[in-house]
Amino acid sequence: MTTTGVPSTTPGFSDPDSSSPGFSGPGEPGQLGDSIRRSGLKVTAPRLAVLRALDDSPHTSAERLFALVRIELPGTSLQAVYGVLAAFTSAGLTRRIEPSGSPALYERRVGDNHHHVICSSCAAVRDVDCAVGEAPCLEPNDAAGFVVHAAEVTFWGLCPDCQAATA
Amino acid sequence: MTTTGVPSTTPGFSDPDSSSPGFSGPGEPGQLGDSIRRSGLKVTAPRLAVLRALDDSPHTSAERLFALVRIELPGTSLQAVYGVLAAFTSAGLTRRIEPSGSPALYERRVGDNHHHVICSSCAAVRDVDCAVGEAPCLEPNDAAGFVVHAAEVTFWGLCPDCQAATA
DNA sequence: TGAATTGTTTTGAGGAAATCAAGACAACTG
DNA sequence: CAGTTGTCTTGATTTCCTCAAAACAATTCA
Repeated sequence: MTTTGVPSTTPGFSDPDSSSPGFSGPGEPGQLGDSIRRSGLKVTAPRLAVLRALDDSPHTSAERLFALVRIELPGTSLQAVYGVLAAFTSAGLTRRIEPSGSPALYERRVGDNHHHVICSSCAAVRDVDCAVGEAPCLEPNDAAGFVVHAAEVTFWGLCPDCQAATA
Repeated sequence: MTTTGVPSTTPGFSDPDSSSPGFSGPGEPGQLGDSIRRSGLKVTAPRLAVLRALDDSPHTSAERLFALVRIELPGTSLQAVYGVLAAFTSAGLTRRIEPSGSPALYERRVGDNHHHVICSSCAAVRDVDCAVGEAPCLEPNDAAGFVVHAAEVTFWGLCPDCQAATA
């Protein structure tokens, strides 16, 4: 029951927490539980399930996470997933991105300034460590007097699969 | 799957014209009407009104454009505005951006690869001609095998007014 | 260990943004 | 000026997300 047979498209990133798949009750140790506790949040089954699903499938919508979570935790409500994600995101445990034309996606990779490349055809998402220099675009020539504190870069293109399908 | 929100690469950006405020009927000449006709679209009162409103207020939502249009054209429906914007955007006459936490915004400035800086506090939007080199970030080191054809950059910060209000 | 406290989840309603569909209507063509 | 084609109006619908109240569970403290 470690893996749920989820259509995973997991790229390189993963937490060095591979085991402890089941929820063994309150006081649950394990690295997932610890990271939740460390953020000042209570450890619950829905939260562990969402975090585990996000490890398997980064860049995933609330609705899809809901479907994944329900496989192992059928009683979970969609609103619970939204609640978990809101709590995680405001605690800095997850990051939320909102690509054009897509519902919000969530990822566990936080705290580094990475960006995303999205397939215009199939909406696949991959992480991109931004290229030029160290923080490209973070210093626009003329920001109209704004004090800039973040830059968000989204690349649009064709993923390898869709390139092959087109050719 | 649509490609909604992907930055348009359509050339043909026409300079804003401030004159010809009224709609004088079919066959309406004027620069606004011309640019609509040149895009292969019929010239109608709602379309002229939307285009004019976008000249006055760039980076504006459909709902707000609806309010603006209704001032001079009270019979116009919200769906008409959505229709006009969809037609304009797919014809390359306008560009649609979707900042996180905001409804879609539309602008007439198309065909150049410019970006945006948005105030985290008041949501004000300004154009930014991206800085480093000519097309920064357009060549990520490792795009996971994607063929990248567009890069979208959003800067987040504090606008001059909100800086003053904070100080 | 067991009750108190606090935070989380469930349940149900609701709202904002955008889309779809059918018929009425207006702009361009010849 | 009539025909053709595309646009607009009207109304319903979908998707994504939030709010609120009450049931409930995780942690804390006696």
